[in-house]
Amino acid sequence: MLSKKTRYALKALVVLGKNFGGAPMQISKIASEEHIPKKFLEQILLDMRNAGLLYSKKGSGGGYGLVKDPAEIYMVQVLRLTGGPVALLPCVSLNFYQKCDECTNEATCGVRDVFVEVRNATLKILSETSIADVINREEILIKNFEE
Amino acid sequence: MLSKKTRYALKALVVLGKNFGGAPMQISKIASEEHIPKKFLEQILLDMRNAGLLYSKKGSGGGYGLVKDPAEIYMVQVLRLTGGPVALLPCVSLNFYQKCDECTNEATCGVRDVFVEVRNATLKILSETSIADVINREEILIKNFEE
DNA sequence: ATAAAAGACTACTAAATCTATATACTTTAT
DNA sequence: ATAAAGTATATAGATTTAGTAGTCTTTTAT
Repeated sequence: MLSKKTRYALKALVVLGKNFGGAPMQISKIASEEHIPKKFLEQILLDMRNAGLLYSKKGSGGGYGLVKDPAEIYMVQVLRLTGGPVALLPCVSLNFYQKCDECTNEATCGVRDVFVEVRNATLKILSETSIADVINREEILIKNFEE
Repeated sequence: MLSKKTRYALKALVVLGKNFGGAPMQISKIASEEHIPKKFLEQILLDMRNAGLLYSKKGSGGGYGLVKDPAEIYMVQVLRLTGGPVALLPCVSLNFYQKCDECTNEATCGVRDVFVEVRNATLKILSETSIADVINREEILIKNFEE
């Protein structure tokens, strides 16, 4: 499961994506719109700012905005940035690799082999889907929902 | 990430799969072979027995064995049985569904939509791969490894 | 110049979950 | 009868996650 941190980050980026090009958006606005605890969101946005994904502006009229076009921000980036595991086993993770202590020979582990496949399938989707894609999907969903 | 419980369960089932048709295998043997804490493994095997996946025999010469052919036990079953989440979001899980409290309209959530896709891809692999397949994979891996 | 707005940064706490261990009991083979 | 092996429940310890609190800094408006 993804952590709340990762979930909140994705939600916030979608909101900021919709706002791309406009004036910076305040944390409290994002927080109330998306039902995210404000103080928690502060930390998350800060992380993403420090990673270069967002810019921030202090003072009156300040807030957060996307640095890049939402079409260039991929979901996998957000997962990794917020520490979300893409792989289901540590020994299969590309960015957070860790040996399984119980395993004697990783190279011949059949369970691992299956989860490499799972990781590849997941990674394919998450590295092909951008925040802009998510926004597009939402528009389609809303259309279908209203019918 | 999968829990250790799930990982241990899968490992144990692979060992029991290799032993299918033979005499019951003792917990302590499985535990030492796979480097799993014995007492922890006891609980896990019990769970799987209560779920009808394993049989057990008490007393001298007792132990555990698979009830069904390893070709008929699918990885997804093991994940679900040991509480492992297949989905990356609670609102996307088929067997452990839970509403995301922050979400206002699930039906039009783009993030969710993407993770439905991820779940489907994962599920496809895990519900097509049996313990017997894992054992086969291991044989292939060993062959390639020895070359 | 000053006050208010808004983010930056650090620390901490509470809750949940996971992993593992301990203890006592039951069944079965010899 | 005894030893081997699983059954069952409780609990402890560790780790992670989620969330809160408080203070500091920067910027804008007046």
